[in-house]
Amino acid sequence: MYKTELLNFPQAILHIDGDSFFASCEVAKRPHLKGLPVVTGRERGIASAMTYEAKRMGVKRGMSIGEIKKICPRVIILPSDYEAYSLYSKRMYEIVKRYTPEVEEYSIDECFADLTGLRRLHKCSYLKMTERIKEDLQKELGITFSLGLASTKVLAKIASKWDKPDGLTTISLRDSLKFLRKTEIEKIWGIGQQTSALLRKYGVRTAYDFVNMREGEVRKLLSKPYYEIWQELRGISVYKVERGEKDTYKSISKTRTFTPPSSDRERVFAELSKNIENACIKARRYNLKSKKIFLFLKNQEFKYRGLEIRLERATNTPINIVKETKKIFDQVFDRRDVYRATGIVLGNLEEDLIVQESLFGESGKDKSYSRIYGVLDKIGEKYGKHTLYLGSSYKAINRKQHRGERGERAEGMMPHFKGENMRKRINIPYLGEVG
DNA sequence: TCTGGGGTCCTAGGACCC
DNA sequence: TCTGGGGTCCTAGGACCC
Repeated sequence: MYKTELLNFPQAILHIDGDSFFASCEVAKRPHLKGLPVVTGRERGIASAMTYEAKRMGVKRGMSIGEIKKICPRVIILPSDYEAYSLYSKRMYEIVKRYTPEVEEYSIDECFADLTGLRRLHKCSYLKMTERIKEDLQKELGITFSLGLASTKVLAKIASKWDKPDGLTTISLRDSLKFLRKTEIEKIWGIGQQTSALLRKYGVRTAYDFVNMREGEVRKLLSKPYYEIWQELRGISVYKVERGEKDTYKSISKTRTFTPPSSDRERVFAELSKNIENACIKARRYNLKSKKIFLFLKNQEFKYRGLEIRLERATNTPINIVKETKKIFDQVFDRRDVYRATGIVLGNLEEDLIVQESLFGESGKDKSYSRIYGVLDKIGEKYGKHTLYLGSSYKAINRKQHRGERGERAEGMMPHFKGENMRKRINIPYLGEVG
């Protein structure tokens, strides 16, 4: 067994995890749903999150609406409302930031906070601080959270998972072994199936076994991230809490599965075109552009076929990308195949300097495109995405309307229109030519 | 057990140069 | 021309996360 001379909390790292977050947000939005089995994910026809009441009835992630209704007739199935969830998420961060500026916004329903050195300021112990944060979150958001307090991020993750929902678990170094013994190797944050399988071959089944491996063994058998996890489990903090909000990306991707699967070339191309438009909308929002674009089709057997496009100049204008895509589409598309999804990844993102008015190096065409898209984005914000779209996306966007899937969008997305008017889509002919 | 849609980081290996 | 050594950069692919 390893020995440690470290004190109880050389660092106080807190991990906070929202319980069934999406479903909890829905209940917080509409308190009369409290105590009922609520499931989100209606727009995709499968459960994405569910309240504990639904879980108790046997509802699981990925279950179809039909199945859910069978085992839980009283269930309330709602479409996902990501805008609401990210609002709750922001409020969660804000509450935690009242205690420490060192907050890492890890995901929509999770964050880390570094409380180290704040006992004097708050005149209380780390545990007390954690209890207060938990209380504030619940009181102000109407959602329960599970919190884990430990001296490293990996241990804090184990702690927050320990008692769910509505839990608070502390793992001090003194009694960490007790927790590690009961933690299976695949439950450790950062250790997945592949690595677990490998470790099990060497007789390592729990976090306790792992932590007792010799340093040399770990380094020989595994790569750097796992050596870091090994240290974290031993209470040596190597992963810092990265404060600040996410304001940029290294890549942006958009994928969509469509039903029914299709061999219609035009239709599949339209799906891809729609994904290109969506990815570009996001790229423009974050002021990014790409010159390395990867696109792919996924067939019924879940096989991917993809190609990379390299542009001379980086772009976030779908017209440019769609044009290039047209040229190479038949290299990936096979008439005999049946496709279920398309996707695009914008890689090697760089900052788009257009906003700063430094337009040198841009052709006149690019300049006018970016002006057009500046306007288009404003229209999109006001009236909803795809109020205006490329002709090449027509077959992907238009069919939705006929099948009545609209109207399930988040409330507030299209504030100024009601009824049929907002369903009308305007196709711009001169943009449409590209498609 | 894979349902689906976003992401990130690391490593090995090749190209190229001295 | 061969042998050997060393460094950098880029890319593809793997693994993992929510």
